[in-house]
Amino acid sequence: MSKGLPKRSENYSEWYNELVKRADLAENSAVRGCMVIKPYGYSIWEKMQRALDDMFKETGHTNAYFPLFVPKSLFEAEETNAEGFAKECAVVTHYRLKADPNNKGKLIADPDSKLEEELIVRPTSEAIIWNTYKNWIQSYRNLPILINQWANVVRWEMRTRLFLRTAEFLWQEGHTAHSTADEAIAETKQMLDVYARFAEEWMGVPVVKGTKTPNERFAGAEDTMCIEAMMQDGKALQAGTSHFLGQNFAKAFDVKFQSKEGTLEYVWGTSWGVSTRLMGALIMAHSDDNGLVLPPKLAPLHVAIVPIYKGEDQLEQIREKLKPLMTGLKSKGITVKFDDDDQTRPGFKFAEYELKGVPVRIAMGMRDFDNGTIEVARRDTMEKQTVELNAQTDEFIKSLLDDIQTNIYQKALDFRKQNTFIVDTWEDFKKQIELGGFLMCHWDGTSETEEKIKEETKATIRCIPLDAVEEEGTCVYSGKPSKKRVVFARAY
RNA sequence: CGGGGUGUAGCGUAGCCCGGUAUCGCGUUUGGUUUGGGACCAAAAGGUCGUCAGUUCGAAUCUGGCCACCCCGACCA
Repeated sequence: MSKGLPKRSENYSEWYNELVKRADLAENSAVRGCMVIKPYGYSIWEKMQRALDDMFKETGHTNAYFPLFVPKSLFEAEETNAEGFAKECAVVTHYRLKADPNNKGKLIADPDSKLEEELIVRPTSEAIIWNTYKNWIQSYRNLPILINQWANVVRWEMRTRLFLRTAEFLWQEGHTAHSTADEAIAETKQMLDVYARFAEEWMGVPVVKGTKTPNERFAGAEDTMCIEAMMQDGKALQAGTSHFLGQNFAKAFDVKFQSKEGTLEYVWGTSWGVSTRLMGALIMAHSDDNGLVLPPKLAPLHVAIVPIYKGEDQLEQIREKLKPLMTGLKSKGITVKFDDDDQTRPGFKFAEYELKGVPVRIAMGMRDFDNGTIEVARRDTMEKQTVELNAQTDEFIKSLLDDIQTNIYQKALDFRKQNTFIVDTWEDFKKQIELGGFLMCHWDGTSETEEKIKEETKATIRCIPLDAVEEEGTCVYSGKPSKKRVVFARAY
């Protein structure tokens, strides 16, 4: 492990890439555009999964699993959806290989094994799932269906970046079916709230809840809601989406139910998802030049203890002295590691735990040992303090962890506030967008204006915020009347 | 797919213009001394210089083809 990360302020994207690699989160693989998620990175993802999964269960959902492959004819069924994803689909055309007669030791796809119908590697699962739901739904008594799936999907992206955009990624996708539009809309909103709560309470990342414009809407949805987060370079990151599908998929797959009144009606649907992209959001929202900063609620390791000693005797003395504290912490559900690795020195360990974002570090050498104290360092502020070691120390650490969780959220929220601007003129818009941040502007509601702004500034409408206040205004670009401000930003 | 660039040890690199079998750092191995902020000393292992062909007594170096990857655009959770 070499010293020092690139500076965040000098080259944000290089800083990000290096951080992901050095903190042992993920690395590029031999497969173009696909990453290897390393054990440390995966353990963070597992914590995210668990928290989200619990929230899904609390809101009445259950998990199921559907196939990786979608027959092309099913994929085509919902036209808007199919067209939206067509240009980034991996397609399976053969089912076996054979020795290449012209090239010894090489294999080719056996021409005799050509599939009669090609299989699409799922970029999203609406098609295969709605085709299945058709068989599950006959009556209003079968509704609602509230299912979530944890899976991998493939979208053949041109340019990829670890966690933010990879050709294959891990995610969850919820797919629900309802008897009324109102119920489906309520579900869409409920899951958006779940995502927002997860982002803010667990990841410590404040988000703007809103609705996408038709341009940015999910292909096949009637309405797409999203949560948008601000990264430390002022760019926006879409962190999660929740779609109201209307009856689009029900019509495409002929999914009807008999109502209480005896009428035959199409089912209303929703789908919602978050992906390993959340890892990217987590990294970019909090980390600094020393490495990762993890919110305690998602940190695989909460407290690293570094003993500073000469010889086995001192190590054992320190270990014994800290045993009650470690027991106390563990009983409070706090994960602790006593790092007695003799191969690396304390300074190296300090740097390493900082790089990996461990929220709290405790050090004890003979000086502390004699004084009955420990040195406690918090990762978020890098502050160190000497604390008396007694029966209350575990409580102190617990509240410190809570404090760190609150603090990093507050810090991110303050950052977002400082980088959110009310912009009313096109001149200001062009200036401000170069500096980054969220621009709150009036927009005339047309796709044309949205596209022109994108062409000229690379900024897109991230969302129409749910809490936008009604006010009279004029579009920042066209000058036409507008009633609400929307969020413009450059995005990942 | 358009524009630019790069392939040399596990990683990062020098050498290339001006041809003579490869430099340095990190990491690794062994031994010793160390341990309150990324230790030091000593020794060692590790490279068909992306690939194929050509020029030459001789190619990492010159020429051509191919392949891969990276960056910038269009696309995107």
